[in-house]
Amino acid sequence: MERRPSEIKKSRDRRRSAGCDYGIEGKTEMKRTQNCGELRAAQIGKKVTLAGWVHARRDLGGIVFIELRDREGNTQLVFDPQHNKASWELAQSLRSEFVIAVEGQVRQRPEGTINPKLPTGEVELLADTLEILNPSETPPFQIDESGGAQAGEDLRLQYRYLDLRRPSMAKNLKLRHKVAKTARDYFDANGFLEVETPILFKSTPEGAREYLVPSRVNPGKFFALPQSPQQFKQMLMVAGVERYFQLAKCFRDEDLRADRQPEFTQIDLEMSFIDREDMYALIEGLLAQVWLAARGEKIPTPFPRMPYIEAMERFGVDKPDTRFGMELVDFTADFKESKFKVFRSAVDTAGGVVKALNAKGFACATQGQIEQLTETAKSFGAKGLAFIKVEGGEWKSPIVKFFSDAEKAALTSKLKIEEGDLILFGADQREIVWEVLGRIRLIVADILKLERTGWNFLWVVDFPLITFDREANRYLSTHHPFTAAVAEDVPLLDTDPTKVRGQHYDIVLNGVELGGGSIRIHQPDVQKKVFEDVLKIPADVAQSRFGYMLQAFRYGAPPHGGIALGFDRLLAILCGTSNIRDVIAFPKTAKAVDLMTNSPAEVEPKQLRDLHIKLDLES
RNA sequence: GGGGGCGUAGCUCAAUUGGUUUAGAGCGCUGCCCUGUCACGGCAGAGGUUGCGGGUUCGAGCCCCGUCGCUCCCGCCA
Repeated sequence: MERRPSEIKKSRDRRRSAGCDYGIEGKTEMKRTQNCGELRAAQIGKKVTLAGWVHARRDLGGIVFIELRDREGNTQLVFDPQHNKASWELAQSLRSEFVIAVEGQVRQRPEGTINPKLPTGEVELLADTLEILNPSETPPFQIDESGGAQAGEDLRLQYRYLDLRRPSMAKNLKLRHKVAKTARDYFDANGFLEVETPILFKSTPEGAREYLVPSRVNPGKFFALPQSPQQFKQMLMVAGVERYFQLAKCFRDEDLRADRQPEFTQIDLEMSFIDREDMYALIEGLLAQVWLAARGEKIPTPFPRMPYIEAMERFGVDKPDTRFGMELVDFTADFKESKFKVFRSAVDTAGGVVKALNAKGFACATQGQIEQLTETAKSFGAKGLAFIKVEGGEWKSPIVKFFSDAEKAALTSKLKIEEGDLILFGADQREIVWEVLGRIRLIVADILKLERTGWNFLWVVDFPLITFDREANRYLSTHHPFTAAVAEDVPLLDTDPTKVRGQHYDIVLNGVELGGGSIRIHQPDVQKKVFEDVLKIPADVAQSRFGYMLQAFRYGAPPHGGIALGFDRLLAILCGTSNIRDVIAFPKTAKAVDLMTNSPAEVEPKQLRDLHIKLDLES
């Protein structure tokens, strides 16, 4: 709410009469000697100068306390009329977020007034001189964890420069810097060169939708912002760089999520003359360094590895959260002869499976919760969600009457069924069952508030090189078309391509995909074969899109491989937030809008004319 | 593109089944008082187009339709 003019005048007069000089810009004799987080008992008696923002004002009438905040912490200032009348009078006019500089003497706080909640709480600064460097309007939300953290996110984004003053946000920025620095030092120590790759790149319609940039000097032609520096980093290997890394900005014009922004940062790297084992060791070393620097924790290496198919069979996802059990158990063989038609027909269909998981202690699920789980199951393609509640020594379920004793025995032993358990079933094509039970597992874990602590790093390996895409009715690369096949599977490329495993690896932490990469194809004939014979990209299209790569590979491309880690996601995990926006200084909203600068925005007609662009906003 | 949630004072929220006050509270803000506070305290006060537009009704913050914004999810996206 805006203030009425008379009030504004009044408050200005108040500030003026209190001695705030608006006439001199940035001219001050006072230079800070310390930050607001470092004063301790050892400095008692010392004359220091602090500068910062007024965090809190406690005016007791005779004596005025100001809590001064800067990046490093808070220090209490004392303005005492008996010590210095002029600065005490000026201190009356201080308000939240005024920027001030103060000179004074560090002194021990009197008996009983030590504040153990403040690192600097043993001492205070008795102010001699006060200079108001800049007044502040009343901020739209309070710059602390009780105000800012609870303010609506749109408000925080609009006033991002205030939100970032909050200690918890400042902490995230600092941690981001620290992790970036740690990564750079680590790569430097391991012989990597940081090389910048172009932001103005070529459109590569495979994969994510791209941001396009029109070229003024080439009418009708466009750059695209890179989804990742993939092709450049491979070219750097051909260029003999051998070890490249970059904190690379990437862009994707897709719909946003809590963990997805239109522009984001990857720790991107590529190495020549290596195999998968080298990559695992390198990244394990990196993450160990990062965890040590960011959290002071030692994480055990090497990380466990799990084949893709095992991840899917046991957890229903290719990025399993292994911090808790509730694994999927297969009963396809046990229900081969079942009288229960739903299970029987699933088993009888090619590719059909019956799987179940035991939601331990969830027999108390309400009708509503069961219905909600069923709805979830249906939304992922299941026809329904069969369940058994184990309550009062009884199996309560509409389907249990169809089960034979042998089937019941199999369930009991494999699922370790006990009183109070809830058994949930999936019976369908195995991909559907994986997805449904994989999602249900996570939802139930949330409902039951299962304890999920620790850092479960995991390499997921042996992904299929290509997957059949039902929508497009053709084979697509699981990772990307530059991924090399596992050597022993190469002969299958012609006969049974879906059986071919790629030399692709994902690094997963606590159910979050941190990153992924692969050993690449470096032989031009193999790459051409993948484009044209396996992925069925027409030769002319492959040529125009990737021709330069195929050509480059003909000039002695070294064997190479790489990986990219989601830097923002990594930071979110380290900062303990599920919201990627909390670790990005200036993020965009779910509609890809920057609320602080109000972009994107319209441009001048002349700009469009220069770019040979006509708008058609009707369609 | 689809589905869910939210939108009331500067901020966070309340407001019984659609029906008595002038739409309330806490924080913040303004003024006065207060010399050891640190969530300072006390007294007084200002502050509202209930996101916006339409409709139903004797009567709408509440119901309906549309629209805008924020958010979560699906699709999409490594």
